Amino acid sequence: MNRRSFHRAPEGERRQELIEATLDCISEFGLKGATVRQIAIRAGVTAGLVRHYFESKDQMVAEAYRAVIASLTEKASQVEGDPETRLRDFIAINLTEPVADSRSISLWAAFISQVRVDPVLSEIHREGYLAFRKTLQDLLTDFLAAKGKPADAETCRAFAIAINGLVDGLWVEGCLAGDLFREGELVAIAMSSVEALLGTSIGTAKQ
Amino acid sequence: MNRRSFHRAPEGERRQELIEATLDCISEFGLKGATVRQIAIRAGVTAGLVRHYFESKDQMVAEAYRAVIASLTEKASQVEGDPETRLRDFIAINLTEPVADSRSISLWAAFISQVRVDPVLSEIHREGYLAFRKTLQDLLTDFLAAKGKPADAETCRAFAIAINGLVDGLWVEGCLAGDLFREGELVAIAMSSVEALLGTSIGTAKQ
DNA sequence: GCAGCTATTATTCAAGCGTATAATAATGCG
DNA sequence: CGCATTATTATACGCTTGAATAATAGCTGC
Repeated sequence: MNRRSFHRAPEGERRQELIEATLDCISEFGLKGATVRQIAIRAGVTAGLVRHYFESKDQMVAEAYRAVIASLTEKASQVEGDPETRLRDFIAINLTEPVADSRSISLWAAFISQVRVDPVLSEIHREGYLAFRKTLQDLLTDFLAAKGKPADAETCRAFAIAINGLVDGLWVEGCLAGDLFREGELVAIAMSSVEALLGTSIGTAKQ
Repeated sequence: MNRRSFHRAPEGERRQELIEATLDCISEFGLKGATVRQIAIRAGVTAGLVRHYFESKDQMVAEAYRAVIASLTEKASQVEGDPETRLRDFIAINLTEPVADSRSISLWAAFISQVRVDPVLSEIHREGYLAFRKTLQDLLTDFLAAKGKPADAETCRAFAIAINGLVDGLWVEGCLAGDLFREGELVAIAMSSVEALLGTSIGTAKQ
């Protein structure tokens, strides 16, 4: 009765693999299909190892949620260039892969459905949401100022709420039924909608 | 060892109670917390009864999802009056209770997270989404025509996608963090955003 | 190249899951 | 009223779950 051979993963790596495997399982099988055993199989280890890296399965799932939020907000906050370019890129990034795909929304929805149940996840969500909206609001403040438009806090807040809603809503539509839209259609609709909302060109006419 | 007394529910009623109890449990405990036993307790019956009304738990859950979709779309499609009023009501209804509350989004998210996993739920979702967007697109067609604006199919399609995104996105924001907004703020933002998008007043100036 | 440390495997456990079955209480009908 | 029907309860079954434990394989420092 020989024991399986294995190798010891370097510092922190196994932990990351387990989190990634957790997300894979949640997106493929749903939260209730993401069992400790299934996750372990996906990560190529045995189930017992989970408890060596995490206090409980719930804690691992919470950390996995942090990773999702991070990946959804991270890319959008790395935009560079002048305010107009940054605004355009912000919109485009959020409505094209890899941010906009069915895996992302499966994960997002799975966690959102638990926000009411689990206060820990609720807190993680709120932080992520506020950070995302702040990024957008700062971006809009810069943009409006550059265009010589009123950019007071209250105005920018309202625009940020509206555009955040618009982008999120289109993101959901695209993730869930991308095949119902033509290539680039959602991004184009988002761009012209934002122009209408702000009453300003954002430089998409040339395309 | 006496058996519990009970009463026989009238035609179809118990079935409805079980579906309602299923939704209660999903919104409160999440999909994996909505066990047959928990649902039965909520409905005030014993677990075995579930299989008397449904072929399986999965089938009961699928029917519960149909009920959610119906309640989300039903109210919004019952708007009446002239096109302008109907558009305004459509927006307001979707962004105020009972459509916009934390229970609704918990349910919506729980099912959305399963769309990738379960083809049955996927089909139910797609039907619901298309019906909802069609309602909105028809409404916009009427509205634009009444305003003497171009109302060709392609234009209305794009507007319907954008406004659907906007309303859905604001709905999500409001459901998840209603306390971050002032009373009526989301509706007000939605109204002025739609006016900006369509380039037309929708009669909210008087407020 | 071996001794000690610990990351990993293997096994076990009680609890909870969805479902199946049999007994029984409530109802409707003659 | 008494009997047939069936909605409902009660109990049991096999399986999966997250977690606890003990054994061990792979590294690291000496």
